[in-house]
Amino acid sequence: MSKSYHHGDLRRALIEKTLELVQADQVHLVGFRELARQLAVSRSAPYRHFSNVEDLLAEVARQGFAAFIDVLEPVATLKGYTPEERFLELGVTYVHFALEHSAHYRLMFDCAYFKQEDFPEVQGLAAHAFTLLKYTSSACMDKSASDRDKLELATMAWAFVHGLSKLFIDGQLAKIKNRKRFIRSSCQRFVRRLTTTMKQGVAGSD
Amino acid sequence: MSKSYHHGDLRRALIEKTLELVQADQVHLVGFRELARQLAVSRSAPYRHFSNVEDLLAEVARQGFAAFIDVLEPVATLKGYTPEERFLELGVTYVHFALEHSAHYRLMFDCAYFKQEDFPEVQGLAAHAFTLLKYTSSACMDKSASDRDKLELATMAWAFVHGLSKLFIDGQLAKIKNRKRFIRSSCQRFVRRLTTTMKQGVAGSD
DNA sequence: ACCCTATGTTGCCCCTGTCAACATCGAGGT
DNA sequence: ACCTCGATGTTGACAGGGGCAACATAGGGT
Repeated sequence: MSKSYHHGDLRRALIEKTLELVQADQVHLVGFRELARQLAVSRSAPYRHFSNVEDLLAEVARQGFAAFIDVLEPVATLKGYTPEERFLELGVTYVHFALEHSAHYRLMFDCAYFKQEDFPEVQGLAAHAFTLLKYTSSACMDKSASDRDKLELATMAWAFVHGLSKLFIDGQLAKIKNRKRFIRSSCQRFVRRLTTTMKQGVAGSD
Repeated sequence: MSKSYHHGDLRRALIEKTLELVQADQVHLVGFRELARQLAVSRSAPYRHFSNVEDLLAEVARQGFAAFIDVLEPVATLKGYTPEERFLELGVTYVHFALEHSAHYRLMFDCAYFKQEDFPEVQGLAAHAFTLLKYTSSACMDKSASDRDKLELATMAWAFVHGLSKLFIDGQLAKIKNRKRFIRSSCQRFVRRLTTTMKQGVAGSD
């Protein structure tokens, strides 16, 4: 009884420990044997819950996407904002999330950890996150805009925020001092320039 | 004599084999023992040339950056083009390189394989690649533009092409059929919109 | 009370990384 | 021509992880 033979909630515990390690940027030492040790459980107990480490990482990534969507969705549907303002806030929120959960974000998007194509549920969530972007960016366009143009703008926006996130996370933008300021400023520029339709000319200066 | 005891050019051979594996998207099975087997050499021979696998991968990444710069530099200095045209071509060339050498590009930028901060030479080459972008994008701006604005545009451009590359490489943009067309089209939009100064208004429709 | 299944444990094997001790080769000095 | 030394390659040994199979235990449903 002292130590119950069965852990009771090993699956959840595995995920939590993995998340801890991910957040501490220690993904490299996520392994069944190591996790088992840290959870005071025998080395092959984890196999009862995940067929391999990739599965475990994919599950953690899945939860990351879920949290990501939970953060983005409210912003994508903010009331009392112009479409451009919503688009801007969505972009800023996107990059902030990526930086605040940088290791998790890496896990979600870097194919080095697990093959997304083997985890349709993860793919589905990723696709859902993209639809938020597409929905929000399309609202900034003329009704006459073609689907192709809508897809192009949404994809450009995704590429931009994703690229900005990755460059920050991977340390390529160490020179930039005030990240939040830079993020807002560049997203603003992106939104203002890219959503302005041809006829209008381009607005303001700041 | 039959088999010379010494390989003769093991270092180069290791790099080449690694490159082969990288290009075949088999980075995961780059290991000294495996490489040694494939090169018909004993398992710890590689240690005479690289202190560990990370060093080897960093070297391959370094060569990747060198090749990258070799491709970008001529485009950044193309004669007979407007600054905007050069900027566009540089962006298109960037993404094309990334897609044509996708595994290599991943190796170069994903910190999962080696820690770039431990390899100053690699960092230097990465920085050089960025200066090409900054040089080319700045040429599209008013002389009155501040350094901060120049840095911002260059960084936005980098984020955009990097993000676009990563999304393609990691399979997030599988829906897009004609990649080359999409790349040129979106880079064109990016350049035209982002480099147009306020006073000019925005040009053409195409 | 019994059994069945989910869960955890242990033993075993093969893989990799890494070091230390030893072997071989080639180049330079004599 | 010969010797020596450093560079390179080899072998043995150990630690550690992934993964499977056989066994152990607990707890719930009959």
